[in-house]
Amino acid sequence: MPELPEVETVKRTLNVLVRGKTISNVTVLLPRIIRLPEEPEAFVRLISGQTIREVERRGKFLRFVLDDMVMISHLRMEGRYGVFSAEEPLELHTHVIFHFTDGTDLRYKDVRQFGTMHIFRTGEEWSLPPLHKLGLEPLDPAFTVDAFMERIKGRTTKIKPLLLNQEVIVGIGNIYADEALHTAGIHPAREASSLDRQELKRLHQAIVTTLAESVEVGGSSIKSYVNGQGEMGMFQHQLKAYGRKQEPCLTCGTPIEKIVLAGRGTHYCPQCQLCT
DNA sequence: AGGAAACCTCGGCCGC
DNA sequence: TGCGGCCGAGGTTTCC
Repeated sequence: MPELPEVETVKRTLNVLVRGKTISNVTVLLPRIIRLPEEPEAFVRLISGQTIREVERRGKFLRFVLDDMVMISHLRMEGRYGVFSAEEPLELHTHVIFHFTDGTDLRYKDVRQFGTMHIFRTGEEWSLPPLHKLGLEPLDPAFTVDAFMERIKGRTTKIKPLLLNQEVIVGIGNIYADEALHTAGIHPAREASSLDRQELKRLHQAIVTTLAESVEVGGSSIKSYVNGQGEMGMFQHQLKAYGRKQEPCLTCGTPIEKIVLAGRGTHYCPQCQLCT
């Protein structure tokens, strides 16, 4: 499901809903979700009694800052958080429940069971998986054209798979990769190192504006995505390439094509995004 | 370095 | 119209 704009939206929502709440206990219904510590009992013990001080985001990861621990949570494809009264019946596919002292729950739901949670002592998370090798944060001022070029220089892979590589730049997934490349007028299968400075500048700009505009409207709601308050994002109505197979390009009217690139469905305009 | 498979379940689509 | 089966889905890791 969620790429940078969706995770950013979830982060903002969680800060409204659970910041300041104290965890009294945790119920782990699907141990596979908990990756660190290895024993779910240890996870429960470490986190019980801690207060959520802040929820932050790094790439597509949520970072729950507690008293002296942090919990790193990745939603993968379909993970979702929701706040409920403790008496409400559990929805299907609820895997982890954080019980608060005020009688409410933060519940993690994930149909495909791909999501992950890690706990670290505050500060130790940056030098260990899964955060230790993350790339540039695209909405950070440090994401300049030069920094972007530096990361891309000499890479022989195709530009779309490179945009999806979280060690290069974080937060871009299949939707926003297709959107940014369409906006920049660059074919997704172009060899990364073949892009000239002007093209890289356009792509850099397209990445920043696409992600920022989506954050502005609460992300994209495709399939079941909703934020922690059950609200839908609106950016899906502004998509120009993703999911528009055979529909006319909004720029030139040519039907959008869908191909498979590095195993991912890839949408592009064969007229606006030439391969050379 | 880069591609493919694997991790899961569900929903959509095709064909009988 | 109804149902079984195949395919693909927004991510990441691991294994060639």
